[in-house]
Amino acid sequence: MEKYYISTAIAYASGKPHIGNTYEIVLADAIARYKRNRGFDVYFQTGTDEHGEKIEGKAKEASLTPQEFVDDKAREIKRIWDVMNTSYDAFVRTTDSHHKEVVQHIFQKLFDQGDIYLDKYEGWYCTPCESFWTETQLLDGKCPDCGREVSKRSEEAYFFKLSKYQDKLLDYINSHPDFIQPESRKNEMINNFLKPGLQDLCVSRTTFDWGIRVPFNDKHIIYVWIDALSNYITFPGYDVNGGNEHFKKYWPADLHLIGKDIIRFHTIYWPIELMALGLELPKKVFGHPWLLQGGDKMSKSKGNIMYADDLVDLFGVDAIRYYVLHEIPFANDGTITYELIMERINSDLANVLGNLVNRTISMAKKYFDGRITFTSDSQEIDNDLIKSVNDLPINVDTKMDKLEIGNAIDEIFNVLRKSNKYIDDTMPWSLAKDDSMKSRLETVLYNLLEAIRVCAIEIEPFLPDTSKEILRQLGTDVLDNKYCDNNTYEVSEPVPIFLRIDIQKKLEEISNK
RNA sequence: CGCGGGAUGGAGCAGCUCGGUAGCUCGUCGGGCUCAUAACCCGAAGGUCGUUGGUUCAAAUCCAGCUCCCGCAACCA
Repeated sequence: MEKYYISTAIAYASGKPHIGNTYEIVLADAIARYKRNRGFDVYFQTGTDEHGEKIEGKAKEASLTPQEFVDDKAREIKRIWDVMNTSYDAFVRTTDSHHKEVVQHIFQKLFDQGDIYLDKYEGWYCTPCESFWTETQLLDGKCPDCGREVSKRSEEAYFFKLSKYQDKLLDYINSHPDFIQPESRKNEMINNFLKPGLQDLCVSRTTFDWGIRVPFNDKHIIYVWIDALSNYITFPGYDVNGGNEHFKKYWPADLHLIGKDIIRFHTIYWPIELMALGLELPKKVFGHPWLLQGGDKMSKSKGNIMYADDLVDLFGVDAIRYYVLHEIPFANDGTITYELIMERINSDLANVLGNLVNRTISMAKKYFDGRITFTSDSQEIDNDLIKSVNDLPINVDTKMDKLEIGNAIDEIFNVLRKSNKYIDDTMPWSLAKDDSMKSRLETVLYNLLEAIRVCAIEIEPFLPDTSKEILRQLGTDVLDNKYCDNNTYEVSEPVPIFLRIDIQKKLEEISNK
């Protein structure tokens, strides 16, 4: 069985993730489920990044030890991932002892082979803000935060020789055109970093304690680049001697799914670390766009944050999965508002999907007491529907291969729409009035049930609960994703899957909360 | 002249590689149907395709300039 290793970025365990952050795990889940359904042996890894100065500070504010603090945050993040019904195989945490040990070994190895060296980190320091700035970050030579004078400071730090590998990396990127997605991101990396030449990367800190120590110099903490990025190999089973069977089976990763804000780390620092370790590079890194609330980035200061668990309470998990998966384009940022969520639920989930299932099952129940078997009283018009059904999986494949999730979902909805039209064209209620049309009526309903069944199977990666519920109501457990002519349906009572929402009323409800 | 992406009916997008009646989803309006969740099906209105100029018999699509928006511009996770 072909393997497929997909990862999300590990979430920084400093606070509760909002719906924009949560989008990534849902997206990864949809891809992972899709691959499993297509017969791949999937390993799907997610987790939390738990070290660093910011967490150390936040823990102190909360009067907790950093470990207590991240235990709490990791629990919260995992809970939200579970609320979203995501099917990860491993939830990893960088405070894990095996991870810490392997990261130290990696650091040692890179040091021993001369890729990491000790030097001085120089920067501009703003004493009141307690922060370092680079030359280019300064505004008119002053602190960009507070506008005060800055002074030149230097501290001892370990550096990673990125420059040594830059040509090799550039070659790799050029010879693997799909490595960085979308393409505009690739251009940014090449033009902004690789072409001008890479600066060596500072990979240790002495300004805080909460992290993994440099094994041979305990004044230094291994910085996030080596610590967090290495999660993609340490948890699957890597060690500096090559790693276990699990690691050898799944590495290299097929897809690193990350936010567009951390593309640089994943397409420059991380591949170079892998090159230095003599490991293969991931096959693809996709920097997905963001979800904007209205037109704005979600932030605490704007007070416009939406959380996944609140949205699920309001609308249900599949409705929210549907919204984020369908509405966020491949390359551009998506928008989320309560109104838009409800418009989508009403027009797509309730009207097109829910109502189709409901009206079809109702007729099966009403005209045949729920029992429908294949009958061959077919007409030309049926072929068109059947062809759409049989073409669906391959059409979904085409979109999924390009990571165009929203378009893949559209393919399914096109078949659902076509099925609604098929009902109007064949007018089963009219056939039901004529006893001589009984077998024709059964054929029509059978075709509809098959169309719905295949759509339910194809929609599982995106709406897993809904898929299950549709198949339950249809009374079938046949999972062939093509039109079959040997099924028997014993449908159950029709229960609406998605109810229409009174948008005005719901908005008032929300604002009264 | 730092690099890159974008500007298409009320909203969100496709079309641009290989020029030739501007397409999809939602929304609005009208009609049909009654199996169904005031749903479903059909039809209509609505766009000088950011702007200026060029190439061409013909440009959303090719070329040049301009305007606006967005991303990136390295040690912040």
